[in-house]
Amino acid sequence: MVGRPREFDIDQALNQAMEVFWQKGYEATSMSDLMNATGLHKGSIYQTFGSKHELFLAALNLYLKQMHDYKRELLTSAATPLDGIRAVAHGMVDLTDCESHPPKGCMVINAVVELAPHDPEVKTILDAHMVNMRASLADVVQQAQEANQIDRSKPPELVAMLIGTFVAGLGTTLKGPLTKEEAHQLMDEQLNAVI
Amino acid sequence: MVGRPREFDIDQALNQAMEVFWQKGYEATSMSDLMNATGLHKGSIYQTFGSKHELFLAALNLYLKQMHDYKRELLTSAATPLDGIRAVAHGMVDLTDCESHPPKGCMVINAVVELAPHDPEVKTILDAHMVNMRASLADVVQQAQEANQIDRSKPPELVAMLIGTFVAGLGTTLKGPLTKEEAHQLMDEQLNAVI
DNA sequence: ACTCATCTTGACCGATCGGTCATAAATTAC
DNA sequence: GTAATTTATGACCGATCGGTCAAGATGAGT
Repeated sequence: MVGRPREFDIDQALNQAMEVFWQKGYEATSMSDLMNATGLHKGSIYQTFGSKHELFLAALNLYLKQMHDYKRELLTSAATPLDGIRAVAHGMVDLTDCESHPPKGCMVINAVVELAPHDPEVKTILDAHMVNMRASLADVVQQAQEANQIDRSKPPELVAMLIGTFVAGLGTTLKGPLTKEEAHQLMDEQLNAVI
Repeated sequence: MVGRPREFDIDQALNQAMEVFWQKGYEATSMSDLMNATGLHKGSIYQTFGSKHELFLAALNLYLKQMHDYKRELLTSAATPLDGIRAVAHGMVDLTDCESHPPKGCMVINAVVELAPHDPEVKTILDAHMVNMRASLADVVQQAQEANQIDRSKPPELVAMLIGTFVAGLGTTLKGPLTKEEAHQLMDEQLNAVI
């Protein structure tokens, strides 16, 4: 590569930008917030990522990729389909931050609520992600049904929606006075109720 | 009252401001948005409501009051405790707007996600509201249990949390591709699962 | 050593942000 | 009619917004 070498790590900067967007949301995050978080000069950010909006999309996609990879890891390392259901459900709760101060919650939920209605690009990305997550969950639910590990009376897609919607609810409830331990207990109760 | 009479209706202006905050959130709503929505001059808004933040608090409290009144009406007109549970659960779904373009969702969920972590006043108000809603729901769940209308194995507070968390989840899920009818079907399934 | 491509930096841009204020207009009290 | 009080209005405020750009710095290729 010819020219002056870049003095920072793009992935590291993107991770730091993601943290800020995750914590503060899109509108409330200013360029100077992003400069402070990444340690980069404004010009470097624009040169590398194009705009605040493109940087947000990149940060969101990074978050989604981490979520996706984590989910796959949980599913592949689960001994049985039922374990897979439990692992994914509780894993999604674990990805929801409620221990930072202030709590960051789940970046997907945050983005759905703040941006999806007004930002077509974000909405497209998030809709696809939700469909994908539900499909993965429905898959493993179907496997658990076929293995006679759980009740077979509900369609797998319905069970996936019941669990997914509950996870989304925890993503907002965890911004109030609810500990992660209580959230996991609630998740257990929800799983016992729907499968 | 001495002096020039006010030329607008405060309640009407507050309702219009509430609509804008509900639709766009706090940060994305500018004073000029509020001026357009209310038809008021900037000075009148400040004279009447004090600041953008105070106006938001007033709008949020108005929303909470409408929610509270609606919930009470549903509960008092329900024939049985079980009907009350169903009415409140589905009523909360009905209050979630998914038919406007763009959908506004539930202002409580929107405010929890966007503001609660960073705005102590908003968090205090919303925490109290969530506690209140869960307590009302737990009350009627307990009544339904005592009337032997529903399963008595779960503590009423737990059932209220399972339903309330699911409602919160629908509040975000309804910003994606989900119709109100589907949301009510899901709510029915959730109720069948937990009670 | 010199060119060229790239990155870094700070100055700078117009627009918009939330908010203030002096003045004009409208009403009641006297 | 006039004084007192309140509201309505537009001009104005400093700060910050997201974004641009030219100049300097730093390397690789020749």
